[in-house]
Amino acid sequence: MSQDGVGIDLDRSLGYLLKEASSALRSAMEEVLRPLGMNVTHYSCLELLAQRPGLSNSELARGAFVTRQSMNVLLQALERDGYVTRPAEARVGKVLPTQLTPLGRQSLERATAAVRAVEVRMLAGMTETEQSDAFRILRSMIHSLHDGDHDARLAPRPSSATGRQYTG
Amino acid sequence: MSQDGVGIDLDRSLGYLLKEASSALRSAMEEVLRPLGMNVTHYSCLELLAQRPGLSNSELARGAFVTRQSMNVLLQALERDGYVTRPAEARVGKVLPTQLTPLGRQSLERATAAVRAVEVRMLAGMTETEQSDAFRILRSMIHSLHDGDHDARLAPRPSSATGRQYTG
DNA sequence: GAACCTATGTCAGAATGCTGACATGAGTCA
DNA sequence: TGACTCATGTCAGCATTCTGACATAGGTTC
Repeated sequence: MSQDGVGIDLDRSLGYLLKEASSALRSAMEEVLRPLGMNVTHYSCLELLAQRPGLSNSELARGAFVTRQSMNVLLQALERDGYVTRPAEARVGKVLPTQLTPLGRQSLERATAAVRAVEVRMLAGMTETEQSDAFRILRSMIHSLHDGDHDARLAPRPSSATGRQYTG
Repeated sequence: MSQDGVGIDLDRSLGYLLKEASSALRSAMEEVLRPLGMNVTHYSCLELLAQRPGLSNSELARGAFVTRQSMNVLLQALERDGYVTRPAEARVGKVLPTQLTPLGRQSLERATAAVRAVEVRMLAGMTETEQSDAFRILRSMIHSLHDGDHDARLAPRPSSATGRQYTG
């Protein structure tokens, strides 16, 4: 189990544990979303639009932690199936603000309930203090990781940026 | 930003923050591993083998949080390129214990250094107490999520299981 | 031994997300 | 105005991972 000091001890690595937690959360979410015909990215997109109507494709991509190319494929499907609408032409620049349709809002409702249950389950057994500790600690990790980007720019960083949006 | 109480407030959701942190960590790792011709799963596989020589395909899959089918594809490539070896036939059952070759070990060394730097960067600014808090809290989340599996079995759960290994 | 269940390795096909690339619109600066 | 930079939307191709399915090995129970 433990090792000779050469590698990274996975049993003691916070990075590994973070990945494990995230994997468990994703599995749990996929499990409850599948019966609703959604995956996590799909749900994230709808939830983002419910809270911030008019987000653009690129903004949604950053919020869902995928590339804008991936989000574009998803948005085209959601638009085709009537869950969201986008203007045919941009009013300013190239940005196409996206809106949830009533159908999309209705679809989101059930998904939100399912996801909320998963999140409640995840937080079971944690005190208020632990939850706020978790919040602060995760924020610290994110901040530190972004700070050290090798190709860091001095440009203002959009909220919830991951760096991935620069790859496309 | 905030909303009317209907959805999940992403700005206050620990699940969303967990996903953001994991995404940031993955991005940072991919960034340093790409110049070495590796991705995160690739690296995880080698690191697991360094610490627990002789792991089977399925065990590696669980440890790297992918399906055994995905790990199988990766192992075939690693074997073809001379990073790992597997016996042609199983000595017992169908399990094929995998071993790192000297080439694989050498390849892993540089990757480990790169990944270690990322992890150190992630933990920058966190006290010892915060790190042990983070450890305990993440473990709690993982435990709670697994406990609530809808298709939970009473079978002994392998260490670091995610539930995903049951999908194939 | 037979029935049953679980786990494993593997093949095949599909879904999902990524990288690369291009054109375009807006802002900055000289 | 023109050059430059940056962000956006989008197309095309590729990489990775997943789901579904099958045969098989080991263990358990009767």
